[in-house]
Amino acid sequence: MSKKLPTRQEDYSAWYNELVKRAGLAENSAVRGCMVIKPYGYAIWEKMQRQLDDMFKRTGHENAYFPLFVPKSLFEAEEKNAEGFAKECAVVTHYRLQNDPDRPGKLRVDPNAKLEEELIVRPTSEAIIWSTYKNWIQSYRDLPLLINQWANVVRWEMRTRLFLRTAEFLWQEGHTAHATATEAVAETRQMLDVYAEFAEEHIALPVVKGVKTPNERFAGAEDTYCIEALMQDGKALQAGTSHFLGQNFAKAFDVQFQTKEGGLEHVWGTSWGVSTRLMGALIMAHSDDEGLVLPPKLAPIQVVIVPIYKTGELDALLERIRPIQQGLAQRGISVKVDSRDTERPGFKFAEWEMKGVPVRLAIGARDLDAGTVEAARRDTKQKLQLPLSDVVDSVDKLLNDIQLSIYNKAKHYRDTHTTRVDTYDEFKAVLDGPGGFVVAHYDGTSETEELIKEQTKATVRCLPLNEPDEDGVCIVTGRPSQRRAWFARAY
RNA sequence: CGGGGUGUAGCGUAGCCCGGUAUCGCGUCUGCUUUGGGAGCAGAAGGUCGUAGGUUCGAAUCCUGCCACCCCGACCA
Repeated sequence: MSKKLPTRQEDYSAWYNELVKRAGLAENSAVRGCMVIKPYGYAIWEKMQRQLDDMFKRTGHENAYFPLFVPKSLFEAEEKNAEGFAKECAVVTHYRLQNDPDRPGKLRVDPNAKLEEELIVRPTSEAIIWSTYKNWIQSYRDLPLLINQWANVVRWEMRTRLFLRTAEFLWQEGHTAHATATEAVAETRQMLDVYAEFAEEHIALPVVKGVKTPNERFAGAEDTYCIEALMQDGKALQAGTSHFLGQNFAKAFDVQFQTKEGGLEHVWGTSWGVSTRLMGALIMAHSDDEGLVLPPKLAPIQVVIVPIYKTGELDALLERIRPIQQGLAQRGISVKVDSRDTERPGFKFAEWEMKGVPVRLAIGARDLDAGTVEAARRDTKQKLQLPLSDVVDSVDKLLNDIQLSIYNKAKHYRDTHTTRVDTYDEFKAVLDGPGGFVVAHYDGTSETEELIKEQTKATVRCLPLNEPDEDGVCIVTGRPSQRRAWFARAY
């Protein structure tokens, strides 16, 4: 195996795949389309989870857990939802294996152990959850019901890519029920804001908040809101969605409540989710040809200390390093001292760069005697001498700088790859040139959207919430348009 | 599911056309020397050649079935 990664320039896709494996984030498993998330990758996911979970709790949500399996009769209750997911469901039909009489030592499915009703492995949990909510909700006093669950789901995708699209993935799904449409819409928008804040503050990933067109809407939703991000190859990635479900699921599962006034009404629903796909976004947005670049807020290890020493001097040096290590830890900075005696410094430098640790301190007796340490920041590769006297403050500040700096870099890339166009020719030229978001008028019909997708592979990513109304004409049909949409080729 | 391709050590591979002792690199292990940007030398371990059958004195190599994976398409919130 070559020491260097393929570059983004020569093969973006190979760069991504190699990076995910070499940084120890995930690998393909023995199961088609399913990945093994390795400890270092899972540590990043755990940091995402912890932060998001805090944000959910702060907005009044509680966690619960619902079954992996959904009886087919429940699954099919909300027709649009069922239809939307039907083609990618794993289905359990039997419950027992037996020895195969024809092939000694092998097992086969016991033909007598067929389930009376097939079980669908959840591709999303609306069905099982709403069938439960029917029992939980009787009165306006039971509302709003604000539940989240951390779970795995299965969608039998034809083509998979580590983190970006896998047959099984981890996510959270919030499912809420409300007395009024207004409240439910407010919840939908609130959670979109939570996602956007998380993406920008923690992943350092600038996102556009918007609403999906009917073509791209979640199956069973009245409206789908989303955050869209731009990757370094000019393709967009949907990073999170929040759905206003109207009364669709309440009606399908007969979830009604008595109002204060004594009436009987269906509740209003929302659902919202982000998945391990955020890992893909994180990787593709910031990393470079040397490996992963992690925002300090999500880095499992924020500072790695590499001791520089000669044979026999390691223990003595580690003693001198300890106060620095403890000082950083007391500041709440996660620090690792790479005291492996089996690898040389150059190897360690390269390895921690591959793993995206934001700050590296190389410390030898020479530095300590001079009252300095050498710091290297991962994002810019810049090296600087920090005075030993205030190393904790300096590193703390450095981590904040890095968090901000990689956000600004991603924002600059996004802004310089967002192009307003007024003709279809310009539209195509941008897509085939720099790529990125293309902001254009179109007539708002599904037909035009389909046509554009067929001809250019670009889809409407969203109608941004903050995009002002503006009269114009559709770049394809010339019909009037009141608003620009954001298009892009997407993952 | 359609078209194309590939299965050889932990990983990446040569050998296959034209049958005859299993090739090389990385990694791993041991020892010594090294250690401020991916160390050097010496030695060692590691293989049902995807799987089942066939042809043959003899199969990684030829033939057939099966399985798995990859790429392109279809599919994709």
